[in-house]
Amino acid sequence: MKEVRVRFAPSPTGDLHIGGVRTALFNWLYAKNKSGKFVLRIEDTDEIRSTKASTQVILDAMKWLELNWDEGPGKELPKSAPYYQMKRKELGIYQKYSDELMAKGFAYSCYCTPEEVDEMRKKAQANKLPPKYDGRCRNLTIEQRMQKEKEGRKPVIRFKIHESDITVLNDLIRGKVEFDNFLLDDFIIMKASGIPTYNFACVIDDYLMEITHVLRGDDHISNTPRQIQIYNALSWKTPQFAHMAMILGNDGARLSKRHGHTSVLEYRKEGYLQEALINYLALLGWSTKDSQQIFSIEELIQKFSIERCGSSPSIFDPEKLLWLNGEKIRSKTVEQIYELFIEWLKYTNNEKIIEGWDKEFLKKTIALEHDKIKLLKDIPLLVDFFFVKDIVYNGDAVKKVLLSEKSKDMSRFVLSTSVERFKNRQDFSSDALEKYARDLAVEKGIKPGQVFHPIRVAVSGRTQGPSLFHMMELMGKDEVVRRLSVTVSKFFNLGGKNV
RNA sequence: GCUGCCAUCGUCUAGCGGUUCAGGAUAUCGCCCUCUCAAGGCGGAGAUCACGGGUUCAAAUCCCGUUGGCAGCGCCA
Repeated sequence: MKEVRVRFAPSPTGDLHIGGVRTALFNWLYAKNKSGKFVLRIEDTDEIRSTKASTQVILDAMKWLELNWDEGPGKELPKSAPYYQMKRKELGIYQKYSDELMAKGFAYSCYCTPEEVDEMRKKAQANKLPPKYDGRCRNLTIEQRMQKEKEGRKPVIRFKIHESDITVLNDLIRGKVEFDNFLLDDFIIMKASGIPTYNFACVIDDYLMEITHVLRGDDHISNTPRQIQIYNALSWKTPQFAHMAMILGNDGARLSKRHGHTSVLEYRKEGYLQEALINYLALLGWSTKDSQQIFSIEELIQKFSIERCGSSPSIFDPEKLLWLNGEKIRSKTVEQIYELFIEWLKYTNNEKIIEGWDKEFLKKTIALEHDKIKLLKDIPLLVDFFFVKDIVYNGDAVKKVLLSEKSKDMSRFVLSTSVERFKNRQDFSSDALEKYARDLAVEKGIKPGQVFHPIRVAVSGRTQGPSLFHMMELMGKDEVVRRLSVTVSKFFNLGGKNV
């Protein structure tokens, strides 16, 4: 059996967005599943919008996502390199096939200006006909051509479309789709600049790179009949096509800025894990029989198949992605999370956040907050109070737990008593501390919570946080006593006044 | 306007003629656990399977039409 070869062919005209990643992912999964090859090809034939920066972003994003390509930029194989279309253009690759089509009578020079073509389309549309180029340059005589050239017109090359019959596409996802050739017009394959257009370059390269399966978004489905006609004209066998349904925003419109992040790298900045994004995207447009939700990358590779790709569009749901990210983080060891966190700090230039923080201590605090972490960027927010000298007291927490009429006397008592009793304590283990707190409650005839809560606020400045006694054990006796004393003097001992 | 694609809980989806008064996930609500917040466990609500016709003993599942959404119709990709 022939080796499966698939490709991801982005154009470097902007950031790599969610839809693009999904296309790349499905191709990659398919290649891996079939032990085939995944090719990355940069379609930079848009001379105005293509940028180097954008190419770099795509490469970086692919690397971050670990969607590694077998062939592509940095992994050139003599047979199909180079992988940038503009470089291929330099080599005359497209020109060669354009000439061949011309020689065979499948293409011709067209001297019409964009304005003239626009005019034709408008006219056609006004008559409720499909907006097409009318083919007026199809049969120009040599003299007519010379005349046009003399006028200074630079020709484009148009492909002579088969106007009768239908073109049949046997799509792996959608089944048989038929297109009426009458609706197609003689489209441009080579621009006046000598640069090939998408529909042409794409076919030439897919053929030359021996792509066996073209898996792409269904926004390309109407391009397919044109491409099929080129394959036929060149007597080439077409690859298998599979058009996946698109990913839309929550209002059903095409995914754009107003639906949240548009670039994948934004998700990286937020602290999403590569595997969470991959897992989530795999769920959009593909499913298993048992509707499994959580997959490891390995599992995805093993279970992926084109047959189980759906044909209806899906809406991107940031909430589910967030859940999945938390799920992935929970499944990691503290050591792994720590590594990921450090990586994230570097990537976002936030290393100063943990300046002076003890690494091992940081890991222990992460362990305490492990199942609360949804994004890597949450980590500092969750554990920073362990590291600062002067903790920030949350206003509501102070008001409610320390200073409310109902609780202030008891809080003052609990805190000042604890300062004294802790000073001479030997055993500062969480179990012992919990016993201490419960005993104190019994001693005073109050509820355990009336002891726990003020201590929590005094030691962390907040009402929410890790398990209290584990947190105190980790801080250690000296620091707990210090924080307790600071709190007492700050809120209860200022000239006898409650601030 | 023309053409194509699509149509099951808010969202992602299972379902490929009967075993489904439609299953899972997320979100939401409630209960339990509990020192707080999470996590976890349990449970609830949530889908006249877009609508209308057929086919069939039997349809979410097959066919046709309607409506709606999306996409394409560039010297963009």
